[in-house]
Parts: sequence; C-alpha cells; structure tokens
Amino acid sequence: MEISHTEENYLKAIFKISERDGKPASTNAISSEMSTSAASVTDMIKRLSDKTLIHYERYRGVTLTGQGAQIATHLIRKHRLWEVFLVDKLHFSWDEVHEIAEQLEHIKSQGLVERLDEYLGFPKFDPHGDPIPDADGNFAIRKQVLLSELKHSERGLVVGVQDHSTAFLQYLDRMALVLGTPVEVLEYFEYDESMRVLISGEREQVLSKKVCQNLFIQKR
Amino acid sequence: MEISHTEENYLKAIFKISERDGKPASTNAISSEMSTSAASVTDMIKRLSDKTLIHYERYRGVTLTGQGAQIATHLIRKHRLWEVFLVDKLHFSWDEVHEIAEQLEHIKSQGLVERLDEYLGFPKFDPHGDPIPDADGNFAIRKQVLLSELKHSERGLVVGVQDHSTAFLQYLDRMALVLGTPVEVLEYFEYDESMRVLISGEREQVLSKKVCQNLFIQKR
DNA sequence: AATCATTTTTAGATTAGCTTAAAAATTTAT
DNA sequence: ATAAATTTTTAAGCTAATCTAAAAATGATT
Repeated sequence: MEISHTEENYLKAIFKISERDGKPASTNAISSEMSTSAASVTDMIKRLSDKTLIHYERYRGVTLTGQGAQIATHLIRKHRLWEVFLVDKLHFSWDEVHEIAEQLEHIKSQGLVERLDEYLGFPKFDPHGDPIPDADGNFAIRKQVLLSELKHSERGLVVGVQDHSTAFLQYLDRMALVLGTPVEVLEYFEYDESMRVLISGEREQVLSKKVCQNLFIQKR
Repeated sequence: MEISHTEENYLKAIFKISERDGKPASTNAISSEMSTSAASVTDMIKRLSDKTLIHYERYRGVTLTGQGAQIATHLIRKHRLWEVFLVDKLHFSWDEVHEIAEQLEHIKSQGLVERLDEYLGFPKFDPHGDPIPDADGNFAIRKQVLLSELKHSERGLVVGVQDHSTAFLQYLDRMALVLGTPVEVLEYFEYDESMRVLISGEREQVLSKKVCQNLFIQKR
C-alpha cells in the first residue's frame, strides 16, 4: 500500500497530538497542528480510515491503529537519527536541523535507516534530548524533571528541551546550557518564579520561569 | 519560485537527453525517459516554459535555459554526493544506491550539500566513476576510453561505467572489476569482438563485446 | 428543554500531474 | 508532390490535496 508524504505527515501529527493531550486527536487539533483547514482534515481522515491507518468516530476524534502507529514511530525514528547525523557528522547546530530532518524522514529504503543507526553508533537520544525509538518502535525512558521542579541545592544534568523553538535553542547556546551541562539550583525567587543557577560549577545565572519550565534535567 | 519534485525530475531528464543526443530533447524522448505519456510532457513543457526554465519551439524540442541548467546540474551534484555518502560511509554497494540518491537529491537546504561535500572530502567522482559537478556546475573532465577501444597490450585502470544497470554492476563485482582495477588487453578476438584481459596483473578473463563497450578505462 | 456557541462535515471549486483518444502538424517515402 | 507514417498537441476527464462558505451536529448555558 502506497502512503504519500502528506499522509505520513498527518499520521505524525495525530501521534504527536494524542501523546501530548492523552486523548484522541480532534479534527481541529489536527488542522491547527498541520496549518490546514478543518475541511481538509475531514477529507484526509476518510482516506486514512480507508487504509486502516486510523480509527475514527465522528465528533469523537482520531486514534492511530497499530499500523498507523508503526508508521508514525518509524518516521520519528528516521527524523531523530537524521538529526543526529546532521549535528554529529555535518556539524549543524541543534537549531538548524529540524526542517532538513523533516524532509529526510520521508526517504524510503529498506536498509538505509538501520545502516544510518549503526553508522551513528546506535544513539538513544537526538540532539535535543528526545528519545530515538528502536526498530521495533520502543522509546527509551529516562527519569527527567523540569528545572522548575528542582528544589534549592538540588543538582542535575541538562538532558533535553520541551520547547524546540529556534529562539529557545539559540538562547541556550548563548548561555552555554547545552545537553550534558551540570546545573545546581542556588536560589529560588518566589516573586517571579525565576532561579539563580550554578552552571557547569562555574558561572551563576538567573533563569526565568519560562526557561526553567522548558528545560529537562536528570537529577543526581 | 517554487519548483516541484516532479518539475525537477523533468529538468534532469531534459539535461540527460540533450547531453546524450547532442540536440534539443523531443517530447517523445522526454516521455520515454520519464516513463510517462507524451501528453503529460506537453503539459509540463508549458509549465516549465512559463517559469523560464526551458526554451521551447513547437516540434523542435526543448533546451534548458541558464536557470534550468543550473537546477539540473545542482541535482546531479546532490545525487552523486549522496551516492558517495551511501557507499563510503554507509557501505552500500554501488548497485544499491541509485534509487535512494534519486530521493535524496530533492532535499532542499542552503548549507546541506556543501557540508556533505566537505564531510566526504570533496570527491570529484561518484561510485560509478561519474564526475561530480562543483558548486558552480563545472564537471571535472578525465581522459577515458571504452575498453573496446584499447589495442593489444595496452594497459589502463577501470574508471567508470557507461551502463549503470544493476545487472552490469553486479557482474563487475563478481569479476572484481571495480573502479581502480588495473587491466591489460592480452588478446582481441575478431570473431565476436571479445577480449582476453589481464585483471589486476593476476587473473585472465575473456570479456564479451558488450562488457568491453560499457567499461571506461583511463589509459596509462 | 430551548438557545447559543463551537466543532465538524458537506458542497462546490481549484490546482498539479496524470491518463486515453482523437486531431493536427511535421517528416519520410513513394 | 502527394500519401503514409510519425510526432506532437488538444480535448476531456481522473485523483490527491487543497480551499471557502454554508449546513449540520454536538456541547454548553440558562
């Protein structure tokens, strides 16, 4: 069965929305995620239903079938492996790779992903700290909390971001808060929910509420 | 100006045909190259003409404009660089890479090709011995002849293939006649235009007319 | 339960790219 | 130079994916 580039993107969007919201993806949620009209989504829902890639109940929302979920996770696998390639091998920065990987994830080939995986040394996380599903679709799980959840004097490592925007990633680069950086909470300001943080055991920096709520930390 | 995947493929086909035949590409030649109907080609010719990517005179054939030629050579550059990547880094064999590169060549990004080129060490030829145009579209030229043009006792190196078919490439693998292999003509049989050849200074092999007419040799 | 607001679907159209079949233009052969 | 063969174009229509606008269904409010 042929699955188009566009259909693949819909499946990925549905996967993302159900993950995020913990419930079936509504027509509107999909149209918003895909930046398209609700009418287009209704149309596409019919096509994907016919191909048994999704399960749909009118006005109830969309869930992925086993088949659909497999395609979606495989796309995520490819996307994240290509991001690792672009950063590790071609030396792109982590804020430049999303759009390119968005195209590369649609390349179809039996052997390519597995060889790429091997070539990259079977990475478990992408350059933003997001887990890379294995060939069976299983994601590695890591104990992580938001920096905003850390208490005074708690320490940890930066392991990921919740906000993937270019603006945030570039801010983190400027602050030298890349993946693997050790952090320690020195002080919490209730007034604006900001934190004074020791970065790499070297520099102190006050980080805003918004920053703290978008940075994943592995405690230690 | 947006150029679609399909339009890019037409430009590449027109480039290939004009190169091969040394004259403007006819509607039929394009339809044959693209495995599509002549009517579709006429349709596409209108679109590409409107975008000033080709020059067309009814019943006279198609030539690429500067713009069109630039896009075509850039596609060839990307295709061949990706083939080098697949063979050198991911260890695909030379008969497996064409279809994957056919997809990869359409990836759009400012920096990607140049970084890939650098990563691969600025290769001048792809795994089949075809020249890789530089960023300005210039192809390296190499003095090469077909094996069938060599006389008795002449020697050279295998540097390329004319026939890119899987069958031929796999035959060459079996015969250990990969790129860089030294060959010497020991005997020419007028009867069927076959040749007895010394391969790598080690093994003798009789090669058919068809094989000799599809192997490029650099004399020495 | 009736009304209002929101969400979703349907209806009708558009575009890119494709098809087949027939018509027209060009080239080749007699 | 006229007929025959070939090439190319036109005509008409299909599918996937999209849109806007209107209709219908659902959910929320009083």
